[in-house]
Amino acid sequence: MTALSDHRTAIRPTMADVAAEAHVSVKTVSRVVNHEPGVRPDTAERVRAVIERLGFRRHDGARMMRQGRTFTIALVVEDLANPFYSQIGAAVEREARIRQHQLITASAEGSPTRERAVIEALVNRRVDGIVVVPADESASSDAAVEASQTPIVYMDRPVRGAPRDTVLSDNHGGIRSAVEHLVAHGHRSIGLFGDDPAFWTARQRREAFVATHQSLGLPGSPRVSMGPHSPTSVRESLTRWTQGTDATTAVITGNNRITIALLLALRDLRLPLSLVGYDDFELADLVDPPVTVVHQDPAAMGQKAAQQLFARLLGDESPAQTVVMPTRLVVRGSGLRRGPASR
Amino acid sequence: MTALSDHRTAIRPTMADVAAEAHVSVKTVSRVVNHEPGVRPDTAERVRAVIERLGFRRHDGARMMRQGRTFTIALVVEDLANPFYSQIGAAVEREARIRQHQLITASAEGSPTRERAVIEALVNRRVDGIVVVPADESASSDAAVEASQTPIVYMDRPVRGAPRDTVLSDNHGGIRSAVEHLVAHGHRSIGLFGDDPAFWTARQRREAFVATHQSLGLPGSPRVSMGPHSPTSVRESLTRWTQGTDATTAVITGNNRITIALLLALRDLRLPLSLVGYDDFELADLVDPPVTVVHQDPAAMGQKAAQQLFARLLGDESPAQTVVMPTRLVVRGSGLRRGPASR
DNA sequence: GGCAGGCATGACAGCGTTGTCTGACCACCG
DNA sequence: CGGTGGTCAGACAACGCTGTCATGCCTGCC
Repeated sequence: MTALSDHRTAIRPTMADVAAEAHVSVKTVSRVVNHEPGVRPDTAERVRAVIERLGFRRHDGARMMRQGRTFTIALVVEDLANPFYSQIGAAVEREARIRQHQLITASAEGSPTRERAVIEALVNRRVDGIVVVPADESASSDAAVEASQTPIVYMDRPVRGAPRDTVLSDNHGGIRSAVEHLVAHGHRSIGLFGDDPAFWTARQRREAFVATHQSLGLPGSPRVSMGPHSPTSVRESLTRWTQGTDATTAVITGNNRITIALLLALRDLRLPLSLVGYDDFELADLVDPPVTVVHQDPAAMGQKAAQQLFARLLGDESPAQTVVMPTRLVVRGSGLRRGPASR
Repeated sequence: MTALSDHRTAIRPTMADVAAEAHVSVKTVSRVVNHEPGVRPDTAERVRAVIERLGFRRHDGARMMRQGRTFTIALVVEDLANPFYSQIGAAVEREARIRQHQLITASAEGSPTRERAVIEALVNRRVDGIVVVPADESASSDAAVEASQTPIVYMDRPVRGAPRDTVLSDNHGGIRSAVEHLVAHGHRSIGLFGDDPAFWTARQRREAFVATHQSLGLPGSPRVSMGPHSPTSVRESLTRWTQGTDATTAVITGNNRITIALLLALRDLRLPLSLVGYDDFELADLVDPPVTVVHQDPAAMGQKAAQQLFARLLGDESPAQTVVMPTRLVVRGSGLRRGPASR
């Protein structure tokens, strides 16, 4: 009589326990907990007192199940420790939090297989939506995922197959601004150290580099070295490029890691080389000279992606949209022309 | 007759749908889905075929509810974009993933109130356990949380109240190694730039600094300037400290941000100052001279915390444990004695 | 032929909540 | 005094799954 679930009461009280204790029905407890109208103030007060006394907490799992939504979104990236992704994560989490949702983060470690498994698990949990930085261009367009109506927004890289909302960075514009900056400072022979062409973004940046090179009518054929790169591999190309009459006077590095590899290589080589790095990095202005970079805004991208996702959750049925986020050239000095005599 | 939930079938098939289609009971479908024994191979095959055809996915929410566990753990930190926390996040996620659990990450933005709200929401979700880097020393020891039997592991900072598993970094040892390193290189007048004493770790490091100062019998009273710090505030103290006969010749910076502030200040000041920074940072060896640091290993800490949490989930009932993770002095050059003539 | 014992399968309840519907009660009005 | 309408409260089912228990069938053995 005292409780519907005597032994469990000690563990974790349910609405039934509260109801029994307060001599009301379970439904009335539910109404009080959810601030629904139609409960007399004194009844509500009595229920609240019992809730307090028993330490009752609503079981959101049961609630979700009943309501068919989980108030959860997920973020799937390659590696959470990577600042690019963690900034995205922070932004997405923020958007989720202000909408009373929670965020599940998962790393796929760059493996399409793992990514598929992770997404499937998320779909099985019935997360309300997913933001994915896809491991490869075909990875997630899995039949199962397609079939599940779970809204997905892709980031940073597009995915083939059924069109989905996608948030990209303006790789082309970023590279163009870098090249133009260097040209404006008198450089004519510019090299590119790109990342592994397995990455879509790396290919994009290479294409943009070549295209800009041509559209600006720069002499010679564009010098490009695609990664993966180490300080050693960078040094090798550099020594080759800086010989002869058309010596390279400036380089663009295709991402963060390569920028660092280049800086390490430069420290030994002591070449009068100008530089624009793709991706901003924390200490860019502590290096000597401070490094001019193409700044992408991962936080803004993450925010945008989350916002797009939530629009879908709220019923937006418009056709899938691709947003290209602008980049910004942050001029710090390393892009200036430096004669051998300087410094 | 064809299905228990006709209209919903189009949306998302359930075991009941599969069962009806395969002419078996729901329980048999369950058995097949979960690879339980006791199903004839041909029956299983038939069920699998239907599952495939309908695109059935088990609803994990329902499963969790039935089983009373969510296969979910949570991580609560101040700011996911901060590398220290994101490295922890990556490590915790990894431990969770290899145990078939998922990770909910939440930022409390340094506010104890928000932290409490976040944790309460997680408890309501019945996450199986929580790793928390607490915003303050009393924050999470909330009655509600205490009452919920949810296992919690604290990281980086201890929390007053009922003892809980805690993973700390060896602040004392880290500072001591830094001071000893500087002393070994001939420094006698060493200053500390600590963070805001509101942070437990900042206070710890200050205490350790003072204690080491005394135990090594260094002359004079220890010079300490607690934060928050900016390049300006650092420069101010520096100019004061480096005058007179007992001029400070080396400083220790209490964390990452302060190290950077100091480097910025030094760039203008051009003082022959030695430095050991607390916390490693990405480009520490690209700065000139490369910065010697006390390295904490956030990934190892996160891993340890997650492992401790999972031990509890597996039924470990031993008394709460506090683990202190070692730090490591990474010598890169900035700690060496530098006369005014050098460079 | 009868029965023990094993195997394959199913019926049913229940996890904790909420949506729907029904009902009790009271006040007010013509 | 009967009818209308509003307010508060409860009964019940359902969300989709799994644990427990029951059932039916077949095999093998005495």
